[in-house]
Amino acid sequence: MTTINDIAQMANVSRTTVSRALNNSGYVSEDARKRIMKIVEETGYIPSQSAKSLRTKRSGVIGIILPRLSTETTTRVVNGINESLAKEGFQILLTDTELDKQKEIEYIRLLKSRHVDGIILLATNVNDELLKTIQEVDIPFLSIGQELPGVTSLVYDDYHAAADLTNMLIHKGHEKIAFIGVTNEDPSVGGKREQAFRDIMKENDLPVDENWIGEGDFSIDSGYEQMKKILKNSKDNRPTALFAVTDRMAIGAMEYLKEQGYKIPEDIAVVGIGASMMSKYMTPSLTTVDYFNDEAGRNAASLLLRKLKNEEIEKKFELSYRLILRDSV
Amino acid sequence: MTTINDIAQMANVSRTTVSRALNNSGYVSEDARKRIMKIVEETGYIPSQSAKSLRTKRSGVIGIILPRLSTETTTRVVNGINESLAKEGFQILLTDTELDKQKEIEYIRLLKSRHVDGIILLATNVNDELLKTIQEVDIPFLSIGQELPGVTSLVYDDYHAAADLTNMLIHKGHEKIAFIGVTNEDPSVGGKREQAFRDIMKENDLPVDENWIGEGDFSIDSGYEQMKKILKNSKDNRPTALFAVTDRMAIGAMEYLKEQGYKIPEDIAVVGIGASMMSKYMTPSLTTVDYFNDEAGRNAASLLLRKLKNEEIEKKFELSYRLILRDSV
DNA sequence: CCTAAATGTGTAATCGATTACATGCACATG
DNA sequence: CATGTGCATGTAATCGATTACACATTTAGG
Repeated sequence: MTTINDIAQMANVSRTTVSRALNNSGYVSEDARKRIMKIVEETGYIPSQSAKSLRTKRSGVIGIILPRLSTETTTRVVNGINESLAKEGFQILLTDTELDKQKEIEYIRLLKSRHVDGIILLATNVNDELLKTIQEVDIPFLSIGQELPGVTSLVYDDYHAAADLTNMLIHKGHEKIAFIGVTNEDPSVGGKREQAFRDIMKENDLPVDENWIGEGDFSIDSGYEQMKKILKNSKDNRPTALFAVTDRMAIGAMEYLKEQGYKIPEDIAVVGIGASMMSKYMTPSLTTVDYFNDEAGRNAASLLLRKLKNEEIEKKFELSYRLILRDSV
Repeated sequence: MTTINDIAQMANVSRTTVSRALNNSGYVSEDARKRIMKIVEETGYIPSQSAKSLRTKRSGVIGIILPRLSTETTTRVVNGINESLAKEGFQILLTDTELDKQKEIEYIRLLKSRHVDGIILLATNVNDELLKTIQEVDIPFLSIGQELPGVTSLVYDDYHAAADLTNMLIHKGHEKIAFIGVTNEDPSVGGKREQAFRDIMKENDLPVDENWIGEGDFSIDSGYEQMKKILKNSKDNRPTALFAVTDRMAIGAMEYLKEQGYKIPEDIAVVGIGASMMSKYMTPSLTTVDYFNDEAGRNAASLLLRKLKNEEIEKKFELSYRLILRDSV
């Protein structure tokens, strides 16, 4: 492999000069520069990033830690992040925790060992070991989707989004509303959305029958199963609407409802959260909330870049959202 | 930052011994090993990958070059790749060309500079400069989706998949079949699928009216627009079926058809390729071809890993597929 | 014409690991 | 008892860049 030394030799200069020419730093005569560039061109020389980053402590790489690589939400966020970063010449190092808390921590450390300049975490849970690790590695850090104490966080306004959806259902006349959530180890999706739902129901003096509550695991299948369970448990007092905290679970639930011959929204109205592609094209189209994930990703990346430049930035950013009313209610 | 030297000093050994302890290479006494590990634990020491990879020429990172980060197909492939790689302790460095041929080449070189151990390219086109660059960088290389001469390639059986779909439509009695393809700079999606379609039509002595042919750009919108164009151009001789080479374009086309009040499949049958999530949940559900993208990704990764171990492997692998018959035909 | 500043280039240390080679010791073997 | 072998550790070179510092030459200003 050609190295900077080879180039230096061929161009009859020291490697210092080659380095300066390539990085536009310091003084280099026009003559030397030309000679160097020509040889770089001819040889196809590519500088070693490992050597560079060993010396400079920078890599031009941002690490991303995802709970799942295969959901639309994460894809959109990653896409947004990449858009912002690529413009500035940064690359993305991807890791997927498969929802494993231990891996989350492991990957933070691994990314540090790889000298990433910053880390973006799509967090799904909050715990002390995680926070401690983030402190320890001492790398510009950013969390999307969960508020991590002491860490710059971009959070969706889960509470109000869920509250708006619930209110909307109530205004449409629904009084018996079923709910499919997720574990509240996930404070945002599991905690806040359910809290908002319960708060709004209470505000309107509407009872929440615990038979109408299900807990899924984000998957379409779990939506299907939980809907089945809810209907079984409420034979004599069927809910007239369902609030699923993710589109995928809403879709699974609709699948079951259709199978059983229920009409949506006449027999049961359904809402989700996420504004997935599918929500738009299925029949009936699904009422949902758009979290502008691409934009969240873009914002996250540019905030992180600002952090890298040592700009002081706030700790918490609340993202906007938008209700999308469609045919399922 | 703590380095191997700090650890060595604290443990009263040379850094050689620390290195050996950490990498389980050579002899290290139980006593020394324990002392070292304890200190590593306490200090939270993380070895620098830059230094390591500068010395060893390996990074434990595989570069991936995608045409788009945001489609289901690529996501599924990446997911599969990651599954295989993560097991072996490799990470993924992601780049997105946004369908720009020049970036494809740029990123290959960039990935080399980052000392990736191998590169997986989801190619969308084949050209000499690309092939030349791949030769030049001399890194274990693998292509998915296009056959690149001289490069280990995993290819979908586009020809037969498209032929099967066309035959199926013909057996259902369709004789006037419209077609929405993409540019044939993409030899697989653009070239082979259209070729198969035309071949099968010819075999069955069925005419292909050029008014029934559209060219989209993979997007849902383009499917919508091309369908509109086709119907406008064939007022007096409307096709009874549509073959779109991707699910997304099929979905766009269905969107337009529904808007215009056509019944699917009664008035016009529609098929796509890709087995997207959406194809399953929309109404009517879309007949399509499943390319098992996850598996393709997994296979690609494990083939690449075998290459890294210097195993000799074949140049071309043809992937299997499966027709999924649904309600849209 | 003298001095200070600007320009151009090189020397050598440095980043943090790995690893070939050398050394020392304990023990078994013939 | 001489010697070969396994174990444990250390010394120092090396990977390929960047950069502080020194030095030489040119240019500008008074």
